[in-house]
Amino acid sequence: MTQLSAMILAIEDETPILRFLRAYFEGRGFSLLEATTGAQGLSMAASHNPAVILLDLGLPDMDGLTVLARLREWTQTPIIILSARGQETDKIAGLNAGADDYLVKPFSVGELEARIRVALRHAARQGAGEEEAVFTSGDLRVDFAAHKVMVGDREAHLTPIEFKLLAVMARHAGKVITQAQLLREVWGRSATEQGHYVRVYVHQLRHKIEREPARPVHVKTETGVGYRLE
Amino acid sequence: MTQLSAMILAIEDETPILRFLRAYFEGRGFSLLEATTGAQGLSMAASHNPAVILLDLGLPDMDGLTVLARLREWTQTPIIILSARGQETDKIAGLNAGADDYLVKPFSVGELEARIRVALRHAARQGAGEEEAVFTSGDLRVDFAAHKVMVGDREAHLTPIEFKLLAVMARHAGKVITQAQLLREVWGRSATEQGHYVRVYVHQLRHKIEREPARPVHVKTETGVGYRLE
DNA sequence: GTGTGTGTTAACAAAATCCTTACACCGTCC
DNA sequence: GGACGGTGTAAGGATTTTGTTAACACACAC
Repeated sequence: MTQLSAMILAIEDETPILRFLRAYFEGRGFSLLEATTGAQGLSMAASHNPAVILLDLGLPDMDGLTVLARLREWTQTPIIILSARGQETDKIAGLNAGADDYLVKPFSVGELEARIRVALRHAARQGAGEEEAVFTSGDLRVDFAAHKVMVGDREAHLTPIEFKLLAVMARHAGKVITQAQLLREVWGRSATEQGHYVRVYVHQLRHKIEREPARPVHVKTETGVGYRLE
Repeated sequence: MTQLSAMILAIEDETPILRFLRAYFEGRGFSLLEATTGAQGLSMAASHNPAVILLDLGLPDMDGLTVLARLREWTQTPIIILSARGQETDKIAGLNAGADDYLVKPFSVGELEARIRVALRHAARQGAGEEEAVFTSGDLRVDFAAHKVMVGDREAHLTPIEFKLLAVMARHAGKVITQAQLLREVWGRSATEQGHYVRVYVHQLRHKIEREPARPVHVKTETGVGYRLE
């Protein structure tokens, strides 16, 4: 999904390798940031928040493991070490210091891509459960992931348009939304004339989520302006 | 923390390697389970719920990547491939098929331990996402590992596609899944047009797992949006 | 080869949703 | 009070989406 332009930060001082990485990853749905020193790498990691970090251990200004430790102080972004040193002890040290993977130069760039994808998979899985995606207000409960609306303990079945309408209002809960805005967001850019659509659907929506549709508690109307979800 | 006796499942047919692993990991805070065939590995993974799985690709009874795919149908336990084949294409295939790491034999056992620790770190960070090899809801029971579906106390025989369809929904139980998403996950990335596949199979599936297929309790449809497994 | 089970495809039926129209209501301003 | 702009209500046909069925293709086991 969002992998379409995953940002990779390469902290690497050898320009041939950088050029090589750039040639490979551009046009493959990745964008590549380059840092040639440890200090620059640290600051770019902080400012650009990349999805993955490729870290060369042989940097000119700092020890690679120090850079790693500094990064791990504040971020859990996947870090893949690229190193010329392939000794078992080097690998173990790197992995134990907080790296997620360790490739020995010269490495196959195809394998690197596969391992980056593994790292992105991990990151995606983590981030998954973070968004609550539930809106609550009084006896009204909207679960966006499940596409479910509860009124008290009774489920209200909404059609896609009704649901969208409610979702847009929920996103701006408490604020007034003009009919034009609702039209644009629910029916699309093209429909700017059909102002009455909104009235009709607000009516249906109220019938489904208000106890007394004639005296609405949730979807309030601001005459001359628009609607507001409390 | 729980690493004090992290359980490792080794699916590996070469007894010298098993002996070697056992010698190394015993007394280091790991306990080692051994399976010498793919089938045995699958069933032990389901019954013992190990923290990490080491998978040899050269098993006597099944293709290694098939074992991997079967595991990935229901579990996200870290899987580290151990293989004699070190070609780039082999590695890429394994990693893309859902493995978390790939070591080429002969490997250094110290490096393996470090990589296992990386895997455990990932799992620990995820934490909450408890995994079940069995999905239950009302009179419906889906055993992912055994590929079995029970309705009440009668077994429902599902075809591979029907099972996959159900498995995908079960993995997102309670949430709506779009037809496009189901198509992608069941039929593969290529089939994005054939929306009717889903309808036909949902129909067949309901006939097999619903008491009243015309009035489904489990597989609900959200018109205009997708389906949801309750 | 025959037969069984599965996957794929197309055609049609059924249901749900959407759009449209017509009209009632409720304030405000003249 | 009556006209007017904005809003609420109701209902039915058009359209889209989904359900259902059946025919065919293909593979595998016997």
